[in-house]
Amino acid sequence: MSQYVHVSENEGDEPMEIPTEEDGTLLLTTLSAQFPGACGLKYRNQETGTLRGIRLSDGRLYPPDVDWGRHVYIVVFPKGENSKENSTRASESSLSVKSYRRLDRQKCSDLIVLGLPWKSTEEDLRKYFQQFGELLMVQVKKDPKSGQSKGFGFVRFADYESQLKCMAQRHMIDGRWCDVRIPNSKEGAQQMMNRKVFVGRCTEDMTADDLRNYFSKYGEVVDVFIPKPFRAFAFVSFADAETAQSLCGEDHIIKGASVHISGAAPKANEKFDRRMVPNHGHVAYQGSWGPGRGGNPNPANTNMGMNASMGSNMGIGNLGLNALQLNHAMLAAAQAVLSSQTGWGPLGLTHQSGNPTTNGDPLVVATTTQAAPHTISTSYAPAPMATSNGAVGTAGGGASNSFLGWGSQTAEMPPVPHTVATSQQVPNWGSMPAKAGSGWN
DNA sequence: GTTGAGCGTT
Repeated sequence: MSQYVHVSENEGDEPMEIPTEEDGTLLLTTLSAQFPGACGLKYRNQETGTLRGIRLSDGRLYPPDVDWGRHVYIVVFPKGENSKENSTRASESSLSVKSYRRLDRQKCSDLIVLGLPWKSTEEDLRKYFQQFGELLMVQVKKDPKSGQSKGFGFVRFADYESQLKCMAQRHMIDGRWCDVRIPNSKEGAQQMMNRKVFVGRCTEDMTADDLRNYFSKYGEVVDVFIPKPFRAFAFVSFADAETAQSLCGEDHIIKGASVHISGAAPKANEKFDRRMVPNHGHVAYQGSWGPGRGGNPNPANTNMGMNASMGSNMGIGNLGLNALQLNHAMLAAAQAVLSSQTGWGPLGLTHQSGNPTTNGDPLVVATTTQAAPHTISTSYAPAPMATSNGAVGTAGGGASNSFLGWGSQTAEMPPVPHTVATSQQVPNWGSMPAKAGSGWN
């Protein structure tokens, strides 16, 4: 029952015949054996003239009809990874050059390989993973006594492109499906490499297109989100974190208005919260450099363990510390962690050196001298961004009642045991809701 | 000598 499917890397290229399985499906691994890095298939639908994607489930590609027919299928690569076209595109467009270079400069991190067969050796892994690119390291974790594999290992590629390709798919290794992920130990760094920025002091006449056009000169913009109704801020997501980080702390003039750019805070996320602010999983954003006027209702970067660990001693809250400096420090720290050069250093968790209180949490220092810009009856921070990671421009954010929509609060509120009177002092920006989510938008 | 979600003796 197995048949051959005609596949080419680009439309119009000479097709190659790829064998299907007995059940008529095509294994992604079979495909990627011939087209390394492939993550899917598409073909041009002759009736409509449009491209049609092929269903992929559990590493199997399914025929579009009863069988694969006589279409010539085109290999799909992870976004921006079509190797042949990259060179031409890169020379044609300065934008591509920019993002391609940046992609190149991104550092690799170790990747954990989960689900390895007990019998797989490091040589097996190397043989398999070298299809994605040059390998700098391969490890299979073993019990030191027995030498028996623990069923997982680590790999590290030389090039970030290889890493992206590798992570874009599952892997059949010695008869088992394996997953390749960024290790948990690197998660913090990943999160700090946020690609989204918060744009404050927006005016109502700024459209998503305006923002996209404006920010495109700094790097590829992949998303713009403007909450509706108007709330005087927006989120802009770049293709790479470095661009986003480089803009943080800056003021820019857009349509005659001065906007302020800062790092976008993550959606409240237990994993992140516990990791970064050991406070029983409750978030206690204290708005240390909470916005004066026109500031940031989304307390980005204020809780990277900094206020908890250093706030009171260093007076961060009142120094008006330039966000740019902070972000450079964070960027450095994030990259250091990603490349295994160091641990968290001074940004680290604070259990050793913090100010333990009766329940062992570090004291979260509230900056109470900030004037509350507006007095709104609702106490807790609304998290303007907890609504949607929505589509460009006009995703209907979950805005709602209250002034500028910041008064609403849907998630359950954490007790925030050691936060000093913030609900009164900083009524709207003092904390974030504990809303389950996938982390950064 | 077994096992099948996870997270790295250096």
